[in-house]
Amino acid sequence: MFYSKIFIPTLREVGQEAEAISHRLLLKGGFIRQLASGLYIYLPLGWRVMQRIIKILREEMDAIGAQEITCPVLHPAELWEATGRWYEIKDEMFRLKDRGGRNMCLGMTHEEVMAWLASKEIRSYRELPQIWYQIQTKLRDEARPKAGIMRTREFIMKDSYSFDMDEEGLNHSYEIHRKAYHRIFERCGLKFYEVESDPGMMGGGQSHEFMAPSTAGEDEIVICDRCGYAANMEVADSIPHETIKEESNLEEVHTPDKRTVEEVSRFLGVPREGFIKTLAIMASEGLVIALLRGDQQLHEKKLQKIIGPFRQALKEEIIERLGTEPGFIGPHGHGLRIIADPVLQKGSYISGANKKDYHIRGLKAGVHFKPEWYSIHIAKEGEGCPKCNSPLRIEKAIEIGNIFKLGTKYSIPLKAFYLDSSGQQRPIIMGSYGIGPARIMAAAVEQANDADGIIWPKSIAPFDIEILPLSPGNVVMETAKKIYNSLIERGFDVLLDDRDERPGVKFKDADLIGIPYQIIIGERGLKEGYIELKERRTKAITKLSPDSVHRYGF
RNA sequence: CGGGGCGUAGCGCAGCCCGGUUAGCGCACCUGCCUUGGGAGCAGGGGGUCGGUGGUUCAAAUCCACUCGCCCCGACCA
Repeated sequence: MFYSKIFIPTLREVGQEAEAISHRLLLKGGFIRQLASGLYIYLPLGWRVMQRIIKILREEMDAIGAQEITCPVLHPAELWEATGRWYEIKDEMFRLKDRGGRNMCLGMTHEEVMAWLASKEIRSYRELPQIWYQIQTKLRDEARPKAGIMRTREFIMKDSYSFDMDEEGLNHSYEIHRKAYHRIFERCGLKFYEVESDPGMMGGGQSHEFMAPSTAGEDEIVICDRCGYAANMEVADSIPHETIKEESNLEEVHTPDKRTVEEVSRFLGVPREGFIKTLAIMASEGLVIALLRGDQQLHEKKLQKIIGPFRQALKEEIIERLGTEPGFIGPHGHGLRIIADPVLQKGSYISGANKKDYHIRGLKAGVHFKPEWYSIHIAKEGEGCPKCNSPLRIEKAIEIGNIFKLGTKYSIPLKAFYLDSSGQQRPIIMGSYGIGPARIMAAAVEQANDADGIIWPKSIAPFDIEILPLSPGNVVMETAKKIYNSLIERGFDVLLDDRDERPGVKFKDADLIGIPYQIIIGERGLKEGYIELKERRTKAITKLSPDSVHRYGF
C-alpha cells in the first residue's frame, strides 16, 4: 500500500477531552474518530488492526470446532421477556418498537437468540455438543462511555455459545475456550491474567475474566505471584495481616464523643486492628449487623450476595432497635443477625458498648456474640493470598474477555431441550464466551507505547513494515519500490511512504502509527551502499545492503 | 442518575471575571519562492451567525435563565 493512497489523517495535537493514552494515540495516529459519545468510526488503519485481531479470533475459534454464524442485532422482545432480562435490565438496553407496535431491542449480547436457535434446531443428544459463534455488533446504552474505544455504546464482539448434554460436556467446552483464549491473547501480544470473576447478571455458575493489566483499566485484579491465584476485586478474598491479640476481660471504657474507629483508636491508643467495626445494615429482612476488623473496608457486593440488597441503617432505626446511637453500637447483647468477617474468629476486640459514650473491650467471637462467618472485606495490597498466604498484588486491568458457565439459565426458559439416549427430555447445558477486539486494540496500545507513539505487536499491526524514502529523488524512490515489491512477494503487508513530505514528517508519522519495522532509505546511505532497518520498539538501527533486505527475518 | 469541567475557523487554544474598534494566536489549507535525515523558512491569501434559544443593556463571545452536546470523578457496567 502506498501512503498516498490510504487515508491516514494523523494529528499534530489532540484535545483535552482525550485522557487515556490509547485514546490519544489512536486519535492522533488517525486510527479512529469519534462520532458521538461512545460511538467511534474506525479509519483504514484502525480497521486494519481490527481485521487482524478478528482473523486471529476466527482461526482460534475454528480450531476448537466452533462454527461461525451471524445473528440479527435487532431482537424481538419476547425472547428477553422469556428469560426475564427484559425486566431485569434497565436503561442499558436500547429498546424500540417496530411499525406494528411490537417491542424490540438491540442486542447487547446473544444468549437469548442463541438459546432460541438451539431450541428450534436441536432435538437429540446425537446433535450435541455444538459451539456457535459470531463476530458482530453489540449495542449497550452505557451510563458512561469511557476512554475512547475502551467502553463504547456500540462495539464488535466475538461471542460464542456452547451447547452440551451435561455438566461434563460444559466443562469440556469451557476448558477448550479457556485454552483458546490464552492462545488468542498470547498471539495478540498482550500481557494478561485469567482471573476468577463474578458472573453478575449473566447468571449461572463459574466464570473467569481475561484481564490486560493497564493503569487505564476500569477493573482491579488481585494477584498472587507465588501460587497463581488471581481474582477480580469483586470476588477476591485475602488473609488480613495477623494482629496483636489483646487479651483482656470484658470491660466498659468511657469514650465520650468518640464515635469512629479512628477517633476511639487515637483516644485509647490502640491500633485500628484491635477494633471491631460494627455496621448497622438495613436489609429487606430488617436490621442486620456486619462486623469487620477496624482496619478493613466493607465489600458491599459480597455482603449483598449474602443478605440481598441493603442500605446503611438510619440513625433513628439504630436507636430504636439498639437503644443507642451509631458510634457506640457493638455486636453483643442483642438478637440481631450478625455477618462477620472471618478475621475476627481469633482474638479479642474493642467495639461499641451499645451505650452512649462507652466502648467495651475484650469482646470475643463465639463467646460474646455468635456470627455467621463470611468474607466481606475488601482485599488490600500486601495482604495474604487466600490459597498460599504470600503477599497479594493489586493491579488495574482492562477486561478483554470473559467465559461463563451458564447451565440452564437460558435453555429452560427458552425451551432448549434435547432427548437423551434413554429418550428422556433434558435441558441443554450452555456456556457463553466473549471477547472484545476493540478492547484488545486499546489494551495493546496501553501496554506498548512511548513518547513518539504506538508500538504495535507484530501480530496485530496495521502493516508489517513501513518503507520511508527520504527524498523524492529517482534512485531513492526506485530502490524503495524495488524493496517494496520484494517484500510484498514474501507476503508482508508493506506501507510505502511515497508522499512528497520532508523526512521529519515521515519519521514522526511512522513512529506515531507504530508499524514494527521501518526501512529508511536516504541518498546519503545509498551512496555508501546501505539502507537502514529500524525496529520501532527498540529504535535499534541495522544497516543492510538494499539487495539483502528482503532476506531479513522480520 | 449525583458531582465537576468544557463548547470561539478544519484541528489545538487565548479572549469571558471587569460588556464597548474590524474576535485573536499556533497548526492545517490555497498561491509563489526556497528547502529535503526528525513535524523547515519567507511572502501573500481564504476561512467565524463565538453550541442553541430566550432575556438584561444604547451595546453581549463576555452578564442572567433555559437547553443541547462532549469530557472527567462517582454510582452502574449482562
